[in-house]
Amino acid sequence: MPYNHRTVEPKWQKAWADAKIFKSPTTPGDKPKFYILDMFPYPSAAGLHVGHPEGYTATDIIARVKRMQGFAVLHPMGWDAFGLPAENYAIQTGVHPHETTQKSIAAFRRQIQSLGFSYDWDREVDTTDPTYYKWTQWLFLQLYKKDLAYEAVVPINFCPSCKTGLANEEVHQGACERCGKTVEKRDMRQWMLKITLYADRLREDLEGLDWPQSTLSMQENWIGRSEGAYVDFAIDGHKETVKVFTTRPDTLFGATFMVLAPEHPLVKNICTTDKNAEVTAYIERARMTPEMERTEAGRKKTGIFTGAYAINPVNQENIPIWIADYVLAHYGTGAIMSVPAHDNRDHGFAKTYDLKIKTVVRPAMGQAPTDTAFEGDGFAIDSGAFTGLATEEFKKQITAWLKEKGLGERAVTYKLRDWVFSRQRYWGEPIPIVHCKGKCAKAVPVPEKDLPITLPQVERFQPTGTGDSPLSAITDWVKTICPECGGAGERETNTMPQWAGSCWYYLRFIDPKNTRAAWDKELEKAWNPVDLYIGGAEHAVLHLLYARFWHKVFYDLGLVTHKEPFKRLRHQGMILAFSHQDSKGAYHGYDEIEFAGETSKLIATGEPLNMKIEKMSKSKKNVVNPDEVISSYGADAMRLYEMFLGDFELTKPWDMRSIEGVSRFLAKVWRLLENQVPGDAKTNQRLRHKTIALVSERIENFKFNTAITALMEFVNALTGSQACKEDLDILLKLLSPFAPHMAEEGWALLGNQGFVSQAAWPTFDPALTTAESVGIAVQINGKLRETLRVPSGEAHNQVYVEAQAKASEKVVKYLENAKVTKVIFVAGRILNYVVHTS
RNA sequence: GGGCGGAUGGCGGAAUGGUAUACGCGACGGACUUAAAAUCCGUUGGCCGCAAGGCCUUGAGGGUUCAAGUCCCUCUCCGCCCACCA
Repeated sequence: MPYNHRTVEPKWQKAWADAKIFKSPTTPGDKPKFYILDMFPYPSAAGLHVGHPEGYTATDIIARVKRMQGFAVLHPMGWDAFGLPAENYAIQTGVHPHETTQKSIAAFRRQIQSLGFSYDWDREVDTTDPTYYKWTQWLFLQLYKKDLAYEAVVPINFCPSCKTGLANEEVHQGACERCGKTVEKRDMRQWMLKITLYADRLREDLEGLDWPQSTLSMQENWIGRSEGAYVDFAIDGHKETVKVFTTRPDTLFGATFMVLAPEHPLVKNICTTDKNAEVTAYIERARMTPEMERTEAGRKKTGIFTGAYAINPVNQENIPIWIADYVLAHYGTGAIMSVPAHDNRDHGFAKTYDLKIKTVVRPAMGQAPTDTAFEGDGFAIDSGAFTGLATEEFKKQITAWLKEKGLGERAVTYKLRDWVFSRQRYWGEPIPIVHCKGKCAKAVPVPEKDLPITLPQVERFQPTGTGDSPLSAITDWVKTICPECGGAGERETNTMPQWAGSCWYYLRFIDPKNTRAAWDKELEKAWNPVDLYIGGAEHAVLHLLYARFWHKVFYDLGLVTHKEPFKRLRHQGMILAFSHQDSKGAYHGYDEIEFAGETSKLIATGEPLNMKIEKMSKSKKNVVNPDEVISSYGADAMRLYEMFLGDFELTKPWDMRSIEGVSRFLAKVWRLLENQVPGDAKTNQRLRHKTIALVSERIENFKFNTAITALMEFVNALTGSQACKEDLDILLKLLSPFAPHMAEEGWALLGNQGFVSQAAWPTFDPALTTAESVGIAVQINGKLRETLRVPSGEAHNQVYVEAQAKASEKVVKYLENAKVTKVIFVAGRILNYVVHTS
């Protein structure tokens, strides 16, 4: 009977759902627990992308194996559903984001379920559901009460044409994504979270996490701790001093000018009258220049002299004070001492404006370059009493000296800045704050009993035109009473960023229905932390940093028992697409060139095959919809194919030409099951044990592609021999995490009871994982000359192997007339004669 | 500019410093078939050779080693992330 995935797959999906075999227990009980989590998706209207099933298949494979190995597995799925696309769609069409979102969720859920993943759907969460965001708001209030949330006026992206605030994602190369007009910075009141208070802990606790090295270093760079010193410079003729931050206090003697950020508060005071007009114009220009452009590397540096001079505290030299937009107001102190001889940015600036360059460090070895700055460590020259000191020692001594003289002190700065936590948007969690207009006249948190503050129903989602949130136009909703004094109050109209919901969803999954608390403390203790977290590398910094920050706050509040939320993290490699660009520049997606026949047609027309591998995007017509693949090949083939593409953690192209391979493999498995002839349990015993070992180990190490390879080799061998029942049972167990539907169908076909998904994962005997005989390579001077077949038992016996080698004509040929100077024997692998021919 | 990763047959890709090219795709030849599909068997990195066999080959060039796709140095190209961070 031919295997029909169209009927078999839905049948087993229903059977699993009816029997609730993937439902996680409330607590792990006496089983070891395993919490395996996918980064939950934003349910976009476009539906699933092939990148989604890649990660989900991987976690599903591991979840299924762990379950079969006797773990209590928590494997949930949910929706990170607040976000810009639904809101923008609402602005264009008037369809409420809630409607769009629910539709997208339904579509995503259907697609995900059609792949047969073993999620516990009873734990599904949706960040836009008031029963969920009630607790997002509650958690915000905990941060607020801990004094970690505050209001501040900060610049936001503002489009003067659309008259609306823009998210960073909506600004492309300094221009508004929608109208193309240049985006300005505009100061607005924002809610901020004090993530900087946790900078050190966020950095230090990276140690001990089983995360990819690249992610750890990205987080570390993002936090950007640098050690150095603050130094105060007096200003000639003024009472004020300018504080600068430097990581190289040892180059103070080489500071020949100073640069302030255009936004620096002292600029207006110190600027001499003759320079006033010029300076004001420069500042204005800098304000109008979008940050994107301003911070573009390699851009020609611009600046202007203020007319004022600072006094270098180490040698009392007067150095000119300049203003330049390459100095950023928000990093360090917004002012730098410039050492053009030892900093390349300063060097470029000094060259442009013909400023003095003074060398104060010589390299320990070799010559310093003359056309650029020498930024390395070395020994001090021309530095007064400090001359001759090595850079590190100099730093210590000068810092102590500065402290002693009251001119400065050791300092640590971070690139990490406080987190701007408010958005001028409708489709987000309302920030649960009332601005009292009565007696209290301050921001007052909404009492917990009044949560959630739900989003009001509105007809229009248009921005207000002032940059305020659309919520501010809904007077009925805004006007309220102050929870503290009962006087007039106005609700906060800003909403939270999309990150808010994803900062704690992994905690909600352990207790998703709780109406009295965000989660139960006992359950938290039982299930946390997440044992394995899988998702795209695009979240390497922001989401993972924000979630860690909230988690640490929860830890301080006694809400969680572990310092870190995600014990082990892996990123899936991005799936790229083949595109072909023809001579006219038009793109042809994979659907036009997917199969070899089509490719040949293109070759036949003489059209050059300009194949490119690049990110999938609608405009390049190379986006692949999983539905089509599932309908023609089935969910099992789709899952297998996703895993067979290449290394899970590396970038790889989606090449539909080879899905035929995994599809044929499944057909072969089915034929094998149907045509079983009773065989001897001994025949394939060693291969059976070896395959169990290989598949188990490769899954554990995320080498899904080669785990499938091992299964293919097993099937090829079984097809060519007489497979016994045990061979087939084990094959189905090993196959079941990858192709669960066929595995269940086959399990039933062989007359087994229950679900293969609930069978015990097979174990192996290490002694039986090697073949009866092994090949030993015999090399002469590293070159392969002969391969010996020796029994496994003798493969470690050098005397035996050498005797065999010397019995081989091929080897003898190379050994006669040669003097063996060295024999290298690697047990079970290599015998290498190093010879000297006279 | 910085960080991280990658480059292996016609294609996707395998290879704890130890037999490079496993597995799959494609191609070629054959079997089965009236025929096709499906399936099965065989061949398939390059060069020389009737053959036995030999030589070469993991982006380029050097090095370490008995032995290098793998380690080290220099360079080229590609991808991702960050980017004037003092």
